Amino acid sequence: MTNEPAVSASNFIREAVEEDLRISRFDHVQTRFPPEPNGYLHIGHAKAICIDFGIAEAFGGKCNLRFDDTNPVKEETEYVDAIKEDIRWLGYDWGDQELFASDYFETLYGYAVELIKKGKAYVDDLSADQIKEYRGTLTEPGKESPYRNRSVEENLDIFDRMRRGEFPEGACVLRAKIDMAASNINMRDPTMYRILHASHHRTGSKWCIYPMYDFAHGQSDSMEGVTHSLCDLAYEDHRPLYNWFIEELGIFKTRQIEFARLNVTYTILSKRFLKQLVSENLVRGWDDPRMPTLCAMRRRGYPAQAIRNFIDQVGVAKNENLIDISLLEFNVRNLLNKTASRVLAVLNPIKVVITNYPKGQVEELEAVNNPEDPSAGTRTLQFSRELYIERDDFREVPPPKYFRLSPGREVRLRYGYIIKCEDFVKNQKTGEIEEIHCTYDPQTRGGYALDGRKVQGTIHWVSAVHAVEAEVRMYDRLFTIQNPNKVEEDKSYLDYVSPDSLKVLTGCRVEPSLANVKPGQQFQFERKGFFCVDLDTKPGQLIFNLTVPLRDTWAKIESK
RNA sequence: UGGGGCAUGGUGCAACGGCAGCACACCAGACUUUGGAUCUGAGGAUCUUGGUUCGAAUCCAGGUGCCCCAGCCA
Repeated sequence: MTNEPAVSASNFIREAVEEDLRISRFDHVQTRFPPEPNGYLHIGHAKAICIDFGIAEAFGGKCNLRFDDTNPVKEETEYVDAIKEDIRWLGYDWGDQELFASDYFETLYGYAVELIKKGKAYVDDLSADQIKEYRGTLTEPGKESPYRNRSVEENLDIFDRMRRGEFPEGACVLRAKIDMAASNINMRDPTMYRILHASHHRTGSKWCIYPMYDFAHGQSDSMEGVTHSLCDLAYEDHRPLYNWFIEELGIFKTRQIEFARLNVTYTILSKRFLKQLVSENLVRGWDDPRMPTLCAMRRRGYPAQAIRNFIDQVGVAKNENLIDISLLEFNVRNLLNKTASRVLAVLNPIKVVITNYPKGQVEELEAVNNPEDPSAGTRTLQFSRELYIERDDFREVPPPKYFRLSPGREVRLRYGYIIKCEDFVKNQKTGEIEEIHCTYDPQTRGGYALDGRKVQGTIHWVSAVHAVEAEVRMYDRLFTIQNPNKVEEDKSYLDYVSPDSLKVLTGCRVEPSLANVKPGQQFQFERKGFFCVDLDTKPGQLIFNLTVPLRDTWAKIESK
């Protein structure tokens, strides 16, 4: 792999794996990433992916991609394809090990029969409600189902008929016979199979009984020779059951290790909630750049490597965590700073007329493409009498420490000239500044003050006649509070969706070198931020996404 | 009130009986033709109470707090 490793630092999982190898519990390392194809991957999955593939890679092992597709009513091929694309984009490769739990349905069925024969599983005719009732509570033991002691023959017969479709959904389930008084509720005769007369995205109508997660996951791991099954802390309570099935079946013993899932400030990483944002049109889709999904981050211009670096820095532990989104943004900036070409783009234009500049004259000026990377070369900028600058870069009454343009003051136009504001036109009704009149100093071509005079401010600009129009989509955090997962009792995370998360700017003016860019291309709009060309861009209709803004020291000063 | 898990600066992660360190964030300064980047510096943490020890974030005991578990979801 050519990418830098994610999860490079030592952590408790690496230590555990090292120990397993040292004591010869295993002589190699095999992991797996097991998504359920019922939604799109998000930044939380990225952590799991980096850990699963990263651990394998670190120990010279392999990582399988296995779709955990045991619930046909929720799963779709569309998601399978999207998930594969996202993992590949992150930079990981599962070789030919693209596997599906549904490929194991026949084997799993055989395992179930085996357990029935051992007297370790039975068909229960209790209704879902009754099973729930019989399960007991967190503090009281459950009680045994009246069907718990059916004969092996009867169980075998009914289970076979379940498979053949003789019963409607909910009529019965196959349960493991463990211990209804177990302190761990997962051990109170968990359901192994349920009846679902649903078409499966891969097996079609071949099956009408489907294994539950607990009866599918561990055995799938085992069949694949997975040595280390790394998963969410949520499955800690399931480990005894995971081990129980493997033990009773006498199959290859894998080791499950759990780690804390990722949480990020100002965002939500629950599939259910993300689905809701999409279905209620609070965002424009799964790949809306405000979403924490990988496809959204890709569309927004977050480099995959930046995400991997972020995951690496987040670390791996068992503590519940809430990572500051600024760490992700730092990584995005850090990477883009080295790679993105600089361009001049005016997001909120106001016209500047250089009154002493000859009408009709056009000069060509040289601009550096990337000060961080001399090999990126230079390009040419057109300068003329009428320009656009950023509305923010002019103040009729400049506040203290404001270095930009204001009446009587000088400012440098990047790569251009030093200009002085002589006058401005104000709409008397609205109070809006409509035009600024300046003079330029012809001795300062390129922006150099040969007389040594100090000009504090440098602003960006475009030539009015040469500039190209564009739409720019400015994104901000989707939620107004740090942790939308924890809200006041009578509130929902939906109450905290930010009304300002998307601002569409039209009539922006960008330098002409951007006229023919392609979706996905990334740039730094100087002094503004990193932007990328959106998928919606068509010939003659430029659309940019704000990837991440530049740090804005002035905004900080001004807000004080 | 059952079971499982976790407690280190604002947020994360390290330190594995021997000077509590790193990153992000925050603050101050230098530099600057991006108020970007870069550079320098500062502040700020071991949940609590006991015990073991020459020495405890680390080991032991008791408290406290937080998270997860009662799907025919994964």
